Amino acid sequence: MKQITIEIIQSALGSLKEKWGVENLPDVEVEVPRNEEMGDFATTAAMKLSKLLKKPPREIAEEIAGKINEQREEFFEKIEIAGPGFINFKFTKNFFHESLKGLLQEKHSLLKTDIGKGRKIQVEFVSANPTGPLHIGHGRGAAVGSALCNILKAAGFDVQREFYINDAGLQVKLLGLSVFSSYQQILGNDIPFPEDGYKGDYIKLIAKEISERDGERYLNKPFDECEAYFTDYSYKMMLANIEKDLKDFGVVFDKWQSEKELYAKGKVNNSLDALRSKELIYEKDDALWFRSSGFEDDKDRVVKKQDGEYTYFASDICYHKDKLDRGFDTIIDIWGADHHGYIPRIRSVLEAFDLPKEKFKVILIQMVSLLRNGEPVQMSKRAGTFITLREVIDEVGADITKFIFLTRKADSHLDFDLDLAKEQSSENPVFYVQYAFARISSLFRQANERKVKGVEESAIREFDLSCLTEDEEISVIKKLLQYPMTFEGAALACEPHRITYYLQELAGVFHAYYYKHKIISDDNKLSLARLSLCNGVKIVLEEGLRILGVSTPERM
RNA sequence: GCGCCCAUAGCUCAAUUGGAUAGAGUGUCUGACUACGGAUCAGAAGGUUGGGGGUUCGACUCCUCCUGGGCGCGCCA
Repeated sequence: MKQITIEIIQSALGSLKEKWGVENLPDVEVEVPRNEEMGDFATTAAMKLSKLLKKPPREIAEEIAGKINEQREEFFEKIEIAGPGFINFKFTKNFFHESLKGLLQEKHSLLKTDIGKGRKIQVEFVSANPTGPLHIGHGRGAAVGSALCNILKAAGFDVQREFYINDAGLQVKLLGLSVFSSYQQILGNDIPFPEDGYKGDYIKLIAKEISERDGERYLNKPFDECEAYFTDYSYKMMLANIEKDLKDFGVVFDKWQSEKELYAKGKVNNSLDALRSKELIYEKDDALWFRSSGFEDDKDRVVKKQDGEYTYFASDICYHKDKLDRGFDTIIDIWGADHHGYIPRIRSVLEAFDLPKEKFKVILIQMVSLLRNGEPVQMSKRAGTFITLREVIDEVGADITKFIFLTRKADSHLDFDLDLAKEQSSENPVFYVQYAFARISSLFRQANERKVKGVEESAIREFDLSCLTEDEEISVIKKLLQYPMTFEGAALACEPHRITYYLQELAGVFHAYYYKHKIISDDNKLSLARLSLCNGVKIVLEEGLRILGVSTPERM
C-alpha cells in the first residue's frame, strides 16, 4: 500500500520535473496521518520541494495532486491539500478489497519483505557468564534479541543467532573453586569458603552432585590438582542450565561460541600478533597494551596482565575480528547498558584491523529493576540473593514476561513488578491480543459446526469481498495493510517493540468490529466475506506473535 | 571531575526517525450481556512533553545550558 502510493507520487514528480527545471528530487516520504479523517496516507513532498522551487508549498501540492489525478485516478476516492502543504490520499473501497484479497491469497506478499536481500547478519545476545543461573536482565536481552532475529529473518536477512560463552578466565575458575570448597565442606573438610566466591544454592547442588558421583575421591586434596575437573564440570552444568532456561523461554541459538576454543585454536594469539605487526601493541609495566587511544578510545587497554593472564578484552578483540572474518555483513551485539563504555574499545579494534566499523552495531538493554508489591528486590549475584529468570517464568509466565519486555524501548529503564504482572494477568495486554486470535479461531469452529457453505477446514477459497463496506471493516483492512510498514520500520530501526504496539492496535480494531457486527449470519456471501476478513486478522496476528515469541492459543 | 542513557496524563509506557489537534493501557467516573467467547465494547475526565534559550514553514524529536535519576570511567567481567 505504502509502496504503491510512493510510486504514484514519484511518477507524478517525474513528469513535473521538466516543467520545474530541476534535476534531483528529494526522496518521497509518505505516512499515515494521526487523524484518520485526514486520509489514508499523506505526503510531505510539497513542503520538502518548497525551498528548492522557491514556491509556496500549497501551490506545489496543487500541481502534484493535479498530475496524480490525471494519471492514476482509479485508486483514489479523494486527493486533497491540507494544512501547510500535506497532500492527503483516500483510497477507494475497491482498493482495500483487492488488497485484502492479495493478503489472503498470498500471505507472503504482506508478511515478508526483502530489504535484507539475503545479506548475512549475526546477532549475539544473552552471552551470560556460565557461573550462575540467568537473571531477569538476561531475560530482557533474550526476549529482545530473539524477537529482533525473527524480524530480521522475515525481512530477508540471513540471520545467525549466537551465544558467546566466557568459559576461559578467572570467573569460571572461581566458580570451580566455589564448588570445590562446598564439596569439601559437605564431606566434612571445613576449609574456608573463598571470600569472593559464588554463594548461591546452585553451588551446593553441584557440589552435592559431585560428592554423590565421585564420593571422597577429591577430599582433602589441593584445588590445583582438581581444578580442571571442578571447573569444567561446574560451568558445563551451568551452561546446560542456561540453555534449558532459554529454551523454556522460547529462545534458541544457532551457534554457541566458546571463548576457550578461540584460545585453543590460537586465534587470540594470531589477532594480537596481527596488531603487534602494526605496532599497535606495546609493553609497559610488564604488561601488554593495545594502543586504542589512537582510535576512538580515551586510553590504552591491557590485553595481557603482569601475571601473564590474558584479559577478557584480548579474546574480545579476537572474537569481534573473527565475527567479521566469517563474512557477516552486519554484526549486532546486544549488551546490558552497564557495558556501554566498551563500545569505543571494540570500535577501535575494528578500525585497527581496517575492518568497516559501521558493520558493528550495539543495542544496549537498560537495567531491569525487580519489584515486589512496589518494593525493590535487592539482588546480588555474588551473595546469591537474586531472583532468577526461571523463577519469574514459573511465577508470571513466559508469554507475559516476554510481552512486558517487548512493550518497552530497549534503552529505557524497566520496573518489573512481579505482583503487578500477575495481578493484571486477567486484563494484561498480551491476553488482549491472544484473545482476538482465540476469538477468530472460535468463529471458524462455529462456521464449521454450522456448516456455513464455502468454509472448509477454516479455509475459504472464493473471495467476493465487495460487501465489506462498513466503516469498521475498512478500518480493520487498513490496519492490516499497515503491517508491512510497521514491520519494515521495526527491522530498520532494530526495534521489536513496534510490533507489540501494532498488534495491540490490530486487536483493538478487531474487537470493536466484532462487537458491533455479526460475523456469521444467514447471508452466506456476507458471512464468507466477513470470515475472510477475520482470517486476514488471524494471519497477521499469528505472524506478529510468532515474531515476538508469544504463543497463539486457539482457546483460552 | 569526565562520558553514555533516561525524564511525556495519578501510574506503566507509545508517538510512523522533523510533520497536522501528543496517543494507548491501567486507575477514577458513566453506560452496554435474552449475543458468533464480557479476558469484550461505547463514552467522560486527565498534559506548559523536567526547566530556560536556540535552529525553521513546523520540535516530544536536533543544538546549548540547567535540574533530577540510572550506569560507566580496573592489569574485574
